[in-house]
Amino acid sequence: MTVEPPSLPPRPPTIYDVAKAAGVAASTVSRAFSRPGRVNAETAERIRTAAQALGYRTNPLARALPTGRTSMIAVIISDITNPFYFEIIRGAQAAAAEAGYTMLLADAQESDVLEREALDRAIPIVEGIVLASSRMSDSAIRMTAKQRPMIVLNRAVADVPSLVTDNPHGARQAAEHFAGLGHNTITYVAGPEASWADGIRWRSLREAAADHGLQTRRSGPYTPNVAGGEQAASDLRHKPPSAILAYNDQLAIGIIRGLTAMDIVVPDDVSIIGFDNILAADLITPRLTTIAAPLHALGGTAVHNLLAIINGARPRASEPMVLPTRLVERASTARRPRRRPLTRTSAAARE
Amino acid sequence: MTVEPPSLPPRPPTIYDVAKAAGVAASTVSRAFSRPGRVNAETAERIRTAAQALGYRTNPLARALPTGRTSMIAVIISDITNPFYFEIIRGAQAAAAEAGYTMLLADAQESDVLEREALDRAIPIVEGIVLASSRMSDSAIRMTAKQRPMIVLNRAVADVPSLVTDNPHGARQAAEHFAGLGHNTITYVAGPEASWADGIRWRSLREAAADHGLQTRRSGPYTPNVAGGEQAASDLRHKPPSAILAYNDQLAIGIIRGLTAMDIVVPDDVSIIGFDNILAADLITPRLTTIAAPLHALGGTAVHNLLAIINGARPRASEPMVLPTRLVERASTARRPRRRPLTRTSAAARE
DNA sequence: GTCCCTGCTGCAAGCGGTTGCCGCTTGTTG
DNA sequence: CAACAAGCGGCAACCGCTTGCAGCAGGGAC
Repeated sequence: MTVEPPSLPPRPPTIYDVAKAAGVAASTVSRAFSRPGRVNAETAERIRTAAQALGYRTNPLARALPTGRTSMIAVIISDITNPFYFEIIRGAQAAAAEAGYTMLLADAQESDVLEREALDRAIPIVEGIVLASSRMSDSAIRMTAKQRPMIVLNRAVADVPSLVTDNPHGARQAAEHFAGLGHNTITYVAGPEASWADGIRWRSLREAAADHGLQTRRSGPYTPNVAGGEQAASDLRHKPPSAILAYNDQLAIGIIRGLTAMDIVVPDDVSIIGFDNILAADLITPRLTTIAAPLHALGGTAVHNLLAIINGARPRASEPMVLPTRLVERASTARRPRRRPLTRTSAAARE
Repeated sequence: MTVEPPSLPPRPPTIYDVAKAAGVAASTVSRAFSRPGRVNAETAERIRTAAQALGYRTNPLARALPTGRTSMIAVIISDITNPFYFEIIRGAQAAAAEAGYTMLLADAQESDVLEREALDRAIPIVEGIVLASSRMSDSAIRMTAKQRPMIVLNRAVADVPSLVTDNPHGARQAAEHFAGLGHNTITYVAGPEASWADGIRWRSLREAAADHGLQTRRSGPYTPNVAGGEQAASDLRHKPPSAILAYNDQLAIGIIRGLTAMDIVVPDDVSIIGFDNILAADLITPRLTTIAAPLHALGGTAVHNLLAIINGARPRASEPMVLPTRLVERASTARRPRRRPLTRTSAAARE
């Protein structure tokens, strides 16, 4: 009779432990869990009971090795501090969790190098990828899309399934809103030149404005955050336009803050519309009128479609999927002032 | 001579492919990568070259199976839409990436059930866990902490390594700031009762206030978001206090909005301080004075320490680690008005 | 009663790495 | 020159689960 060594680290039970307890072979245990109906009902029941008693949980790593099914997807984001993504992330997370998938989040910090690294780390362990606002080239994206099912967010890449918001329609809504308020010139404050969304927003605005007989100007590019907006406000100070459409809400918020600091009143002197409807748009004073993107749905739809592709659906890679926009009217837009909007000096003189 | 079937899915190369190419055994290839020095320098070089040529990348799944080292950690967050976490996430992500670890983010959506599920899904595949503002019981946390290295954030749990901000000091800073502005009563607007941070903030405020001869009141609990703050403002409308310390910035922002809507002026009539210094604190009008938590460092430190524990460091589970707070003075606090702050009706009468 | 088919279970070979142990080469030592 | 140690590479057994294939028993058909 030998003394059992104390089983130091109680390793989690495996299918073999369950098999022994239930008096069957390991393969039967495996099938009992992954192939319902393939195993006799009462045998299955016996196995299930034994597993329960032992606290068995199937090891996803071990399962993944032979099958490749890791039940994980990656969501890669160009800049996780951008509030634009918060709801997207949540929508994605919810959709993934519902399907029993685990989400791997990676932040590229606006660097294509870091993006590549994150991608390389993720690819071997995930079944699919959501690439949000990638900073990589189209061809690099197409390349990696060959290795794993992928959905590109906020960008249209030929031959890769893409999901975007209806930027043209959004820009048109903004133009119409401004037109309805009597403005006759719209200044577009641009975001990063590398941004696909920036390009399409500007082009669409021009077309829509022309249709309504409005002029357009363009200012920028600016880094799309609050500081960038303050910079833009400063640049525009000598000749503040009456109507501004900003590349995104952060920029718009920065512009409002910059103008306010110069005693230029929004919306009395200058009307501003942003893009995206991030949370802070509703917190700033005055509350920001904006073109809302269905952020939660964007994340959810991306993951949903990705999972569909993983499960064998034929992706529609030719045309990007488009989600609708909505004009959220708040307090940063008003009728065009009769006189030209005030410059800093005339505003100061008014006091 | 047989016709090779077209190798349909070009499976990624394995150590066996590399071994064949380099003319060595697979085990040598394995060692060449994971055990530097164990293999002859030029052999290693040859292997490295062959691997390079084939585009070999070691499969983390396969590596993880025998070793258990997955190079992944999980970060589980009670509510990912809470802006409080944004910088924490980023700090955590950065620290993880730097150490070559992949971060798995999960949102518990304020539900202990979902938190458990996320945990159960994560545990088998990660080497460690950061649990932020858990909604589970202390004993449940201790239980899971036995299964994997773990760090608890924003909460002190006995016997589990914890990381918190210096709430007592923060509350004291707020009390002193109010005292210096001539206020003699501080109203604390409370967050969720289940919140560990809420309890300690309130207790610390009371002590600090007593030390400066100030009175304290307490209002709440409220759900800690903007809507909750607006509710609080509404509840306080009949007798607005002169100084308010809110459980967190979101609540403070809601209070400011609520009061402003009632024509009560912040900071002229009421001074407000928040907690956390989230991004929006700097966006609202007036800009919010707040007790800043080092959010980025919080996330970074948590991951850093977690990795240390994973690598064999003895965790200090007895006392929670504490990160300092800082008073960020902005525009939501001012000297106490001579008369009692205006109620809604008197404010209306003033016009 | 024999044969075949069907339904269920077990065997064993992987999936792609890791690692304890053994054996072969060298170089060193007495 | 024999004995020995150190350095290096290979063999083979895992890690926990999946799955093609084979074996076996029971039921129905002939």
